[in-house]
Amino acid sequence: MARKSGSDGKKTARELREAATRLFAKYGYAAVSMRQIATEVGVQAGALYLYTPDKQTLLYQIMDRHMDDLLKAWREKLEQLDGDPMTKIEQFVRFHIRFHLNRGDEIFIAYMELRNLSEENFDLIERKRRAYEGLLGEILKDGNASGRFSLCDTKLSSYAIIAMLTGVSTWYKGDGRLSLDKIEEIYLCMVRGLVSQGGPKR
Amino acid sequence: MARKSGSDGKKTARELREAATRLFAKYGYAAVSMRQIATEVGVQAGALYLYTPDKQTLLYQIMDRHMDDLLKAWREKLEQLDGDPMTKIEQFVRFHIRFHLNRGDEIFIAYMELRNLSEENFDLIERKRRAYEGLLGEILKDGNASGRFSLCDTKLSSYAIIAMLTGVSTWYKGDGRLSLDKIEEIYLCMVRGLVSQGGPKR
DNA sequence: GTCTATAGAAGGATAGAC
DNA sequence: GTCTATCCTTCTATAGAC
Repeated sequence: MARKSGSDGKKTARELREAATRLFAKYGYAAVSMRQIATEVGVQAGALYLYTPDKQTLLYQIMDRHMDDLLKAWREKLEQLDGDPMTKIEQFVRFHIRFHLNRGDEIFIAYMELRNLSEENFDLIERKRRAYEGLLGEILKDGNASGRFSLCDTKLSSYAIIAMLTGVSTWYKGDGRLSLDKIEEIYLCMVRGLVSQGGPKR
Repeated sequence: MARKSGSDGKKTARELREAATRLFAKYGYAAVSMRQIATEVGVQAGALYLYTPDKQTLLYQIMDRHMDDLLKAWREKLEQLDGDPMTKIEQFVRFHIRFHLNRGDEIFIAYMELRNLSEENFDLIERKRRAYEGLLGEILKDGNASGRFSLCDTKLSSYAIIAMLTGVSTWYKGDGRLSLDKIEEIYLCMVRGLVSQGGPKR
């Protein structure tokens, strides 16, 4: 058939990205077929190839865009903050939780589908992941150097903080006993404990 | 061809489990074919069906066995400990890190492939996962009630602790700057901070 | 811009020989 | 206990009509 009446390339491109994100997050990249995605978008499978050269690129672009958004958003936030590491780490906690809860699918994909990236695509994404991790690492290092924090270990603290914050999206449903504000408050409390407990021995 | 000389059902069954574990962890359940597994085992694809009714059951059994091992090992360890919650939580940290580092593939599968379980298999595994989580939750509750801990939140503390400990397996390589003992020590330090920081306000 | 149709490869699982 | 052979399904990706 010819072009569907009212069809719109821009819209289809967006719907493709959204449908792929949704399905990859739910079933996993390898388990999702181009046909499934096409059905979700409301076109035939062949039409998808107008918008992506292949399935692998589709995955890569979702992850790449996510990392760019994440880095950009946090860098913008960071610029607005004064120099106090405690302020920065608190804002990081709030930022990371909220950003990730708003993009449950993307973050799930970013963490779960790394192994399904081609080698070159993996390297590109990994670089951006490390950049984000590094921004947290700098805050911790500054705070430790200035005596504002007392870390058990700089690098492992950053790993631990990211792991526990990211973990929120594995259980958060939005309908539980805790409001988002309350969750933030609790994680702030825990992170404060975590950055304040290394003794002078370390 | 007839039975291979020296072939052994028990051995093949074990090799099947091991090969599937390795491959599922590396490439993901959905991305691995029965033919790939067969090649790794050193048999033809058809022969695998002597040992598993289907691919789904293979995944389920790997995860189920892992959860049983985990629960059994921790319960045995727990029985040997005195009643002090701080002792228990410290031993939990050590146990969780070591157990998981020794079984990188299994734990990776247990966390990543939940969505590839059939609904009924998922429920069975989820129950065991919650049981393990609950054992940590009890320690935290006891410690908080007795005043030994000062938690920001009981449930979220258990989530956070499991998330940060499990996260070790995402970066640990065994050849880094840190020995396993040192890593344990650092995580003990961080977890102590985490369970000691809730103020009386909470 | 989307459709239908299909090539060509790969997948899960089974049947029957040995 | 394992092999070969194969059925049938599903997959990615492309070609060409409209």
